[in-house]
Amino acid sequence: MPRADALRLAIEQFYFGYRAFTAPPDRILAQRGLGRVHHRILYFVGRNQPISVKDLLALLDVSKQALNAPLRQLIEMKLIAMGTAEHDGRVRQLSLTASGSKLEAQLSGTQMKQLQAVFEQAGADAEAGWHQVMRALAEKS
Amino acid sequence: MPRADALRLAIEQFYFGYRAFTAPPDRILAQRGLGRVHHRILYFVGRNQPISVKDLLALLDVSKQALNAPLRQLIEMKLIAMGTAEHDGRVRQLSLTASGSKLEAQLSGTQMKQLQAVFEQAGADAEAGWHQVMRALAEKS
DNA sequence: CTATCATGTCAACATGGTTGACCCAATCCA
DNA sequence: TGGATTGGGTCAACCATGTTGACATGATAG
Repeated sequence: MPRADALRLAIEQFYFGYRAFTAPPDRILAQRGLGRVHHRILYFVGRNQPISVKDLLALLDVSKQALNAPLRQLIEMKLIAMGTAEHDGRVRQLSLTASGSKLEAQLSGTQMKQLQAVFEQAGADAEAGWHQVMRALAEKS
Repeated sequence: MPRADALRLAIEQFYFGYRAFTAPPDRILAQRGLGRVHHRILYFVGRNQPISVKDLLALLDVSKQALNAPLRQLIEMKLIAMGTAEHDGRVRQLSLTASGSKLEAQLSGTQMKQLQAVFEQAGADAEAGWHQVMRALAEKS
């Protein structure tokens, strides 16, 4: 197979792979009337607990106006708690509540299961290669 | 590293990797007032030339109303040509025009370059592994 | 005391998607 | 032949997600 064809195939696999990867959590979220944004917020808050609004914005790479509505929604649903930092009364500390953790675990859980299944099927070498490629890709941005 | 942490890391890498992957074509498209939809249309028409509207819809997995506007736009811009099938007067045959091919090549080209760079850096084994994982993932959908 | 910072909020807008309803023309089939 | 199905197109209402610009407020830094 010519090099160009292999690369074209890679584009396609990337597209379909990502689509398959994001579908299951989307379905769970839809049942609660939430969207992919909410998932990203829950995820990043969970992994960077506690995190300031500013830092969260930088991670998500969206405007504060875009973050505001869904974040407020998550706070009202008691999935995320918002406190104030001790060292600086301006910055907010976002963290997951118990039920927020639970939902986040459920969402990420389906993706982890999915990845576990394909990694197992593909083998440890393939898994290591996948990681290498993804890391290199993310770093170039 | 515990298994769960490795899988969580994979989720994150997938997200950032995909984001980095889609950013360059998005920038090119934005200059022409086009979006990611247009790219997907150009790509799938290019790879399945000639393709019927119905088949394109199935590939993109969107409603026909969602496809209509951007497709019409691409036809008006003479990037895509629409003919009628000989064997069945109902079905349309979509294909890329010369300038459509050129744009598509430019868009996919940036992605291919990007992939080529990371594959080269990561090595042939990593590349093969990446493909294996992505294929397995896409098949499960 | 003033400037800067972190955050919040309002408004206007663009894009990309949905469902539902309805239309036409071509083809299939009984 | 005539009715049902199929491929395609279009209108309308709606929703989610994002943008930029402008402005407000309270806390901190110099």
